[in-house]
Amino acid sequence: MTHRQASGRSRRRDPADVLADRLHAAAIHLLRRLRREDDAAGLSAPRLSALSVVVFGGPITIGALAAAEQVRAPTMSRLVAALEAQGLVRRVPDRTDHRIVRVEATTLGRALLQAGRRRRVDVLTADIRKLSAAERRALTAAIPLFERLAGR
Amino acid sequence: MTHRQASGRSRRRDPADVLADRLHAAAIHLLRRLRREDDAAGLSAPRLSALSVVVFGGPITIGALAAAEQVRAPTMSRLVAALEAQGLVRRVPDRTDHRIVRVEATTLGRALLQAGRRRRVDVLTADIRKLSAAERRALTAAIPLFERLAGR
DNA sequence: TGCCAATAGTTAGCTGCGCTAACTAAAATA
DNA sequence: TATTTTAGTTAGCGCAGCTAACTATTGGCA
Repeated sequence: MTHRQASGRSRRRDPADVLADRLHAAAIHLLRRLRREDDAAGLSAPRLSALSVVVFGGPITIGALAAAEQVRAPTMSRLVAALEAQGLVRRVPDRTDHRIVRVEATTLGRALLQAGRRRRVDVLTADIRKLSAAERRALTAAIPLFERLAGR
Repeated sequence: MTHRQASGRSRRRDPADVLADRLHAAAIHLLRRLRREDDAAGLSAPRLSALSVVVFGGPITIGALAAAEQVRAPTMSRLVAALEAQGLVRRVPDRTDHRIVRVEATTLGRALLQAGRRRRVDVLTADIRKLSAAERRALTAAIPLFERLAGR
């Protein structure tokens, strides 16, 4: 702080900084908007996200899942427990290394992922459809960058 | 489910849907990545975001603040209480309508907003600086769209 | 004028999700 | 064989969302 930059041309120092800031704010508001769509199904954002990794990332250990979701092991352990209680995933012990547990999706899990994601994302999809072709191109071009900034 | 679409042309039905999906996932991961940067300052994402609205949106009622942050009144009431306890905002009663309370930032609040945002967003800023000029242009072009999808 | 409905905000109490610390069990290693 | 390392769980904390129910004030209206 203190370099408040009294009157320079740009008032906010750095274009990259402005970009980061707006991205940050937009991400917060986007998720808050979507959060309300999914409570009906009992599939919160973290559960949906984890389930998605399990469905598409095959049987996966708790540790790897935690890393993929950028969360600590105990957090993922509890998320998996919740998903298991809902019948969406099952734990499969490793045959040779008995410390390891792999998580895989049940048929119900796969089904609910589609349904939950649909409900949650439909509102977004609808808005995206309203974009012009050029706008949609711009959004498409930026998504990989956005993903990279998100740390994958 | 089941319409896993064995071999059709597109495999995933709708381009807008794919876009929505990736945007959703990226937003989740972006925020999780950033969340870890701010705990040091005791300024969580929701507090930082609310404080930002107060700083830039002038004195504002709790209700308007809740609406701006897409949150219910009790949630915002508590967020404001926390910010007040930290000395970052103060409540100003309305002179004529005694039901209304307006929230405004303190000097400390303004200072901490800059510092907190800086810490939180710096990691993003650094990555954005690494982008090529073309990539940065693409990101810049997409931000307004992203904001629109976020509901403002 | 005096009552009642509407509005602004708070309090109480619940759930979920993030964390660290501390534990158990199994495997790898010295 | 004894020790260390690794995988995962349990316990317990704080924060942030919500609804329901409450207080206080305002505004309308009979």
